[in-house]
Order: sequence, then C-alpha cells, then structure tokens
Amino acid sequence: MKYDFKQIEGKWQKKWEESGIFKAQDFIKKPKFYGLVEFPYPSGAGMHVGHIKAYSSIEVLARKRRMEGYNVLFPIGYDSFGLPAENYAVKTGRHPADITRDNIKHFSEQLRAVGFSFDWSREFATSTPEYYKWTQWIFLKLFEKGYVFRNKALVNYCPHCKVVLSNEDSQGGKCDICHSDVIQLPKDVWYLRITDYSDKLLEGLDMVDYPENVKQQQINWIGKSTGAFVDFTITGTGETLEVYTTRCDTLYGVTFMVMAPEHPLIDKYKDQIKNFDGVEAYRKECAKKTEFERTQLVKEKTGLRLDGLTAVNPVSGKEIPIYIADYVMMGYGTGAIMAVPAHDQRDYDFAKEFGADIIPVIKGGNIDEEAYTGDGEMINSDFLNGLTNKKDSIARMLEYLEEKGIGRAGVQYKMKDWAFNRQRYWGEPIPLIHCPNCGIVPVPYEELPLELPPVDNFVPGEDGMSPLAKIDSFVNCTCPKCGGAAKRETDTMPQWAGSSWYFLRFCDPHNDKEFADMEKLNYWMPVDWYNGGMEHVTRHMIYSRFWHRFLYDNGLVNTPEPYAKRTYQGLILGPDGDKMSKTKGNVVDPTDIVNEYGADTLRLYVLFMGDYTAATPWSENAVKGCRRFLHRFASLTDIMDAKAQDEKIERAVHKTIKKVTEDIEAMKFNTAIAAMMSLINEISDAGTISRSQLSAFIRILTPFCPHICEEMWAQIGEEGMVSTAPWPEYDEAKTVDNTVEIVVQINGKVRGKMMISVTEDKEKIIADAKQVERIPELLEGKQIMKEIYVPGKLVNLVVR
RNA sequence: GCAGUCGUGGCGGAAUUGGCAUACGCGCUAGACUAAGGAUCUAGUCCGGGAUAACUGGGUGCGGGUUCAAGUCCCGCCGACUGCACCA
Repeated sequence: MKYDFKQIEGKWQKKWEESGIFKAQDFIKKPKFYGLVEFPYPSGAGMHVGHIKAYSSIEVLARKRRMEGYNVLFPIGYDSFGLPAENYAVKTGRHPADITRDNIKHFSEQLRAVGFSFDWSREFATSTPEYYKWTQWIFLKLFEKGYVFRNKALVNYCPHCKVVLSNEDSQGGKCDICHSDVIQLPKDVWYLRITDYSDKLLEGLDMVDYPENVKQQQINWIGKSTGAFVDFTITGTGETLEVYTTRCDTLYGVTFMVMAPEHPLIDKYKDQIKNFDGVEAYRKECAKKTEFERTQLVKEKTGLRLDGLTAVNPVSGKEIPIYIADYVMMGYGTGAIMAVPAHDQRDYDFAKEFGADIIPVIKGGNIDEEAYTGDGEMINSDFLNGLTNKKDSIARMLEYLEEKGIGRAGVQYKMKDWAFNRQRYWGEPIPLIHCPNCGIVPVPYEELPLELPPVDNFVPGEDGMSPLAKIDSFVNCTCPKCGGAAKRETDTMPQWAGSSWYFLRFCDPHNDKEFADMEKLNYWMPVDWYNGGMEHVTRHMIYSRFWHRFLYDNGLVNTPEPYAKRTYQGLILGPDGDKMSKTKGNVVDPTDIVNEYGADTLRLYVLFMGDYTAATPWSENAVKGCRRFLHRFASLTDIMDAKAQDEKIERAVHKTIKKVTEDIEAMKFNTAIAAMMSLINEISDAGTISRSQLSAFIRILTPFCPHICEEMWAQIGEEGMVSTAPWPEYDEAKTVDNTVEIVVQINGKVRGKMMISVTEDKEKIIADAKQVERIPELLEGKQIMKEIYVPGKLVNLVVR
C-alpha cells in the first residue's frame, strides 16, 4: 500500500465521528475504564506539542482498553476561565467570552486533526453558565458547611495584573501570570479552609496509585510536623507568648525569643515597648520587601530587640530578651519562636548578629563555628542530662511540660488555607451577598447560576477591585434573607475552581438538575488513570482532591479519592535543548507537523522520543525516522502472502504482541514502538508475512497510529474498523524460543557461543560448553573451580 | 538547606530477579536508484591494537567494596535536574 496520510487521515476521522464508536455508554455491563487527561486552557496560541504528548498516553490506553472490551470514558473539555483571555480583552476590547469561543474552536479542530479518540459528545467549557452554575453550587455547599471564611490578611498582590494571588500562584515572589514582583498588601479575602483536610489529604495517599515522587511532593506540600506548643510568660504582664517547636527538649538552651514583626502582642504592649518607633520603622521596611527578597536574603539576619519587654524561660526561670525579626513568619506556627542558637543555624546567625547568649544543650559539633544540629548527649538540661536519644528526651520534656501545664503536644502544617478569590472579571462570580443587616448571605441555590454581567471595560479597578465592582446593576441587590438593600460580592473565583471537579461533570456533562447524577458517578468514578504535568501535582491535584473529599464526606460522591492512578509526562524541550518559549523562538507547532508528516507520525514520535516521564528535546530528524517506519509498515500489504508460514516471524509477532501489551501498561511507549520497529526489520529480512500476522501487527499499532491502521485493515480485507477490533492475544509458548544462543564464559569473559535447546538439562549444556570451539585449548592446564549455568543466558567456567 | 530523581556512544535513549552493555531511532560513512536528492532502499558504525578478517585489550560521572559475574547491589565523592524552602 502506498502511504498517503493526507488522503487517509481526514477520511477516518470523519468515519469515527459519524459512527460514534468513541462515545462512552452509561451503565452498560462491560467493565469500565475512565481515562483522563488535564483539559487544556484554550490559549490564543493554540496547541503545543506538549499537549499532544500529554494526551497521547491516555489515548493509547483508551484505544487499547476499547479493543480489550472495556466501556471507555475518555473525555475532553476546556478550562476556559483565566487571565490571558481577560488580558487580551483589555488590550483589544473584545469580550473574553468571544475570544474564548474562538480559541476553543481552534483547539478542537487541532485536537480532531490528531485523531484523538475523545468522546466529543461530553465536551464542555468551564466558563459557560451551564457549568459554572455547579461550580458555584459546590462553593455554596462549602460555605454552608463552614469551609468558607473571610479574613483580613497580608496577601500576595501583583501590581501589574492587579490581582491578589494565592501562595501557589506567587512562588518565588513572582506572579505566575506576568512574572513581575509580588508585593504584600493587607486585604479582606475569601479563604477555603483546606487546612481542615490536611490529615485526610495525607491519609488518602495510601489509597491511590501515584508515583512515589508525586506522593512525596504532596506530602511535602502539606508539610505535617509534630512537635509541641510551649507557653512563655512575658515578664510583669501575666501574658503568655506561645511558641511551636519540634525540639522541646532543647528548652534549656533557649536564650531569647523572636516574634514575627506582625505579631499582635506587639501592639497590645506597645506602651511598654520603649522603642516602638523603631518597631514601626522595621515593620515598614519588612512590608516593602517582597517575599522574593525575604527568601533571597537568607544570610543576613535583620531584627530589633523589644526594649522593655522580656520573657521567662519556663524551665530554667531565666529572664530572656524578645526580638522581632522577619525570619519568623506570622503564617507558620504561632508567629513566635523560642530561639536555641546552639542548635539551630538561623537562631545561631541571629545570636551572633545581635550578641545573644549561646548555651549548648546537646554535646557535639563546634559551637564556636556553627550551630550543632546533630544528635548527642543532653547537657546543661537538668533532668534531661545524660539522655542520648532524641526521642526519649523529647518525650521526657513533653511529659514535664504537660504536668506543669505549660506545654502540650501539637501538630503543624505548612499548607495554608486557600485564598479563594480574584479581583478580575473572567471567572466564576462568587455567589455571596454583603447585607448590612444580616452579614454575609449566600445566593439561594435556586438563583444559580449567578451569571457574569455584560461589561465593556475589562480594566480592573484601582486598589485591586474587580471590574464587576463598577457595574451597579450587578452590585446592588436585595438581601435574600431580610429583603433589604445589599451588595453582591464582586470578586470572582480563582483559576483553579473550575478544574477542581470537572472530572465529575464528564460523567454526566449535560445534567441541569444536579452537578452529576449519582448513579452515573457510581458507575464511572473513580478516574482509573489520570495523566498530566508535574506542575499540577501540588496545586490542581491537592485542590481537586480536597473538593472531592469534601463532597464525599457530605454524601455527594461515592469514593473518597477521585484519581485511582496518576502518571505524568516529561516536558518536550526545543530542538536546542531549552524549554520551548516564544521569546526563544524554539516552539514547535503540532499543526505544522500534522500538515507535513501526518498525525500518525506525530503521535508515534511524541511517544517514541524517549522515556515518557523525562524531558526530551525535539528532533525533526527523529520525526522523519518515525515517518520512515510508517512507510515501511504500509508496504507490508505488498509482501503479504496468505500462505506464508515463517516460523521465525510467527514467534516474532507473538513476542511483539506480548511486549507491546505489557509496555503500554507500564507507560514504556518508547520500547513498545522499538519492538514494532524491530519486527518490521525482521519481516523485511524474511520478505514475507501472513495475513493473520499482519492483522495482529496492525491491531497492536492501532492505538499509536490509528489512521494508517484503519486503512490497512480495510486493504487486507478485514471486517469493520480496526478501532473496534479485538486486541490480539499472544500464545505464551510462541513468545519463547526453543533453541537459543548462549555464551560460554571463562572467568566472566565471553570466549564462545553455542546454540542450545532450552529443555536440555544443565549437566549436558555445561559438558557441551566445554567442547565449544577454542574452549578446550583455553581450559588446558587450568583447574575448573566452579561451573555456573544461567538458564537460557550463559555458562561461566571459573578456572585457576 | 530539605525532599525526590538521575549521570550509559556524536545525539535521543535500551538493558526482568545482578548474567553477551549500547536494543530501537537519529546522525555519520559507503553504495544502489535518480536529471537531481533534503525522497526511498541496502550495508557499516562504542573506543583502541590487529591488514579489511580471525582474534584481542579497554569501556556505563569519579574512587573503593561485595560477587564466578556489577550500568544494576553497598560505602564515599563529583555533577545535573525537579519540587519545597529563614516551616521553628
């Protein structure tokens, strides 16, 4: 067969669409498989080759599962709220909804041109009222159950985008969207109480099949630590200053305390602080620093001693100074620490800078040089002296603190509550109302969706106000509770809202009575296999696991965890080995590849280019190699001979079926493809292939390159479409050779080779090995110390 | 700093439980078919010695170790990547 992809790809895509063979069917008796990929944000730039790689893995699995007889749900949609569309709207004056609609159209055309077997009947976009109605509904459920709260806080604010950002979106002190510096701004914001789910999110990891590094990242993100809270009294006030520590056993080494500059106790006792002016000056200085600068200046410790306030070490009774310093954060622990300079490097640096005492309580290290953070015998610590085990000393101290009522065991998490709002237009309106009489009142469920009002000006307001705040007809409303005049919340939800439950909607995408029918959820959930990027492991995945677990706890879904299995793909780098970016001009457009080489070649290449999880540079020459393979594959119909009976090829085909079957499950697509390339080489050498062998070969290549396979399937006269043909079985007996070549080694060095029958016994093989050409003379005059036979591999004669 | 992953030809990368290192692809070299080749096909291609062969020595970041046998296991370095990070 002559391979002309331009002629065949469009033709089969149309047939697939018309026949509806990729539509998932609710409730049918076959085993179900729900394969999910991270749905795209429909950017104006269109698809990236990275999307193709990300989707190809589940695509191959979904197609294989269908051929194996599964009822497959492989959906696609669009995560279509977000800043880029809105920024573009500000620039051009076009409505984000129009921009988004165009982008979605473009994306869906690109996706179809690649031949992905999505169930297009379930497609949706998160920015439509039909969808975000239910995003708002779930939000109201969270509100109803007390998981939504409002708090004044220092928030990460991007002066360029004019939005408040979550910690996740402002990592490294840079705005995730525009990369400009983030500053700290006090503001009233909405939070979701995700920290209440810290333990459940940790425990849930035991129920799922995620790669170890993915689990580890989530564990680090949640950052559970066990320790103790200890009460220090502030001299002459009776006031307690509580700290959190993981090493309460070092309490005798505490020589000073440090509070975060924002700590509320400072204001309470400002009359007693003689240098309060200095405190305020220092605070101002800190607020000017961005988070980025704060983390960059790790070396130099800054701070200020509170003149007039001291604390008492609760175990030694010594009076110790209190400082403020920005190396202590208000957001972790209690916002204050007990400093043990002898055994904590940060405290040590600070003590050196400010001349505080350093008392060692653990033997070891060189305290003149640096803090000693290792283990050792307790010293200078009264009743702990002599203990050498950290666990014991902590337990003893804790016991003592509890007895005295000045301390208690406690747990802390690094994860913070989720700042759940944006001061922008293009997001889900938050369905809450500010009533002067009733306070915060939720929009009644039956009034959902609370739709975005039409706007002509998308420029955000000053002081981080949403453009919605300028729309009087939207803002002014009546309170659902008292009927009085009230004002709507004008913030919208953050980008991550819509993607926190989209996998549930795919089970029942057009339901206008519920977010999804319970029976359908019971049938399809959980997601059996979810593939996506490493960059979403800590944000999107944690958020969606949280929402899902919340729904589960309230009887709204049937499984505690949404994703049974998670995998990830590695980046595709530019041909130069750098990350693809517009500024570098090294971006590869998948549409260009489809036009020049065909979708099948593109699909094959992104899975063949290397280890699926590794970052790999793009190579156009390697793309050509994949095209060459498909040309050779197409030509197999020319040498097909119904009567061919080549035993070697028969075995090679069965071995390849086995290899491909297993490698797909292990996501080792590159070696599955390599095996098929080897098979072509063997068939070329043999010069012939039977019809049944070719039929099997076509079927195992179908998940990778479905268009060419459909065409060849038809060419060799098989019935129906190969996409619905059964996955080939292999005969285990034919996957092993009955005669194999083994090596004969002397002292581990290869000295000869021989053919053996695998059923031959060990003694005979070793005896034969000694007769292999050249072996007898090499053994002459030597004494055989040991004879080793590894079945089917080698004989090793150890001589002296 | 903490956590995790990983160092294999000119390049991307293969290598069950330790068992012929470099599968498969790219690139390169030579040849075939061509008016032409950036198309296609065939052969060769880890490095060194050897005449092109037979044969032979070395070889998976570096240094040790265990073993009949180490890319794989153990110890110590060096380097890279990813995530988190004054987390008390």
